[in-house]
Amino acid sequence: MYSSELIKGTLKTIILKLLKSHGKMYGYEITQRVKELTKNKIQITEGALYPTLHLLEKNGEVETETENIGKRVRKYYTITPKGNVTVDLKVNEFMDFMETMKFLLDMELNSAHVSIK
Amino acid sequence: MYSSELIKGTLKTIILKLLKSHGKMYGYEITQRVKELTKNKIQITEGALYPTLHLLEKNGEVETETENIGKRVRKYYTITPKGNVTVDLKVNEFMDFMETMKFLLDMELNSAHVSIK
DNA sequence: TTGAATACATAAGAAACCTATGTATATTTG
DNA sequence: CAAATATACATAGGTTTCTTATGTATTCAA
Repeated sequence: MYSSELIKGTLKTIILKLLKSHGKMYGYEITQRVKELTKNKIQITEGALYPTLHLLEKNGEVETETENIGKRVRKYYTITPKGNVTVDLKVNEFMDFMETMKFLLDMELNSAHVSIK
Repeated sequence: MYSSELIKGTLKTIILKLLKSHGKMYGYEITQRVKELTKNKIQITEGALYPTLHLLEKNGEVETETENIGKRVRKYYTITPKGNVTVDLKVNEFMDFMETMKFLLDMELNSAHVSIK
């Protein structure tokens, strides 16, 4: 598990990307898939997931359809064309950000330049 | 400039890493160096910087010394041994996180698996 | 039958940042 | 030389984004 501050700001990107590459998914399924894909390193909490999904729906980036599984209602999410535009932008921005951070954090990793005079 | 949510959670890491590889620096200098190194893509605001520096000092991860430049006081920050331990942990964690995110966001980038039947 | 897993949802609070404001000195430019 | 910009610190108030806690309800395994 990563320290929670790291994940901040990536949740929307992760959800939209999953919906883009995997197609129709429901909330609980998203948490399990992320947990599985990241070998338990990222675990999306329900308190973060559902408000985010509702926000994405409100913004027209995902659409929902409900399905009855026995007596239980399951809510499926699908990415919209608008969501597809957003996810590409967000993924590209994050990739760019990673390059920048790698440059910042890789430089002089061993502080070899500190010469002892 | 990246959307502000992305930078969240990386500020301490960036500051400590800079202090480790560059040595003694003062607050304003840190903002300028980061701005320069990232070609304006990351601009640390003063409202984020100073409280973070004060927190790092409180935690014993940096030390300060003041210097008089003309009539103005400049506050220099130096990383401590404890800070050096922290920065290595944080940099490693972020590198690991980037690998995980790259895996999540790279997969099926073009959604080529979505076959039209 | 009871605990764990599945499945949704929201409220309250914490963390980490941004905006705005304040103070003051130093430098550049018209 | 006045005004704008840059340097340099600091803090208060507000926003965003997440975590923790709680609630409801069904399904499945021990």
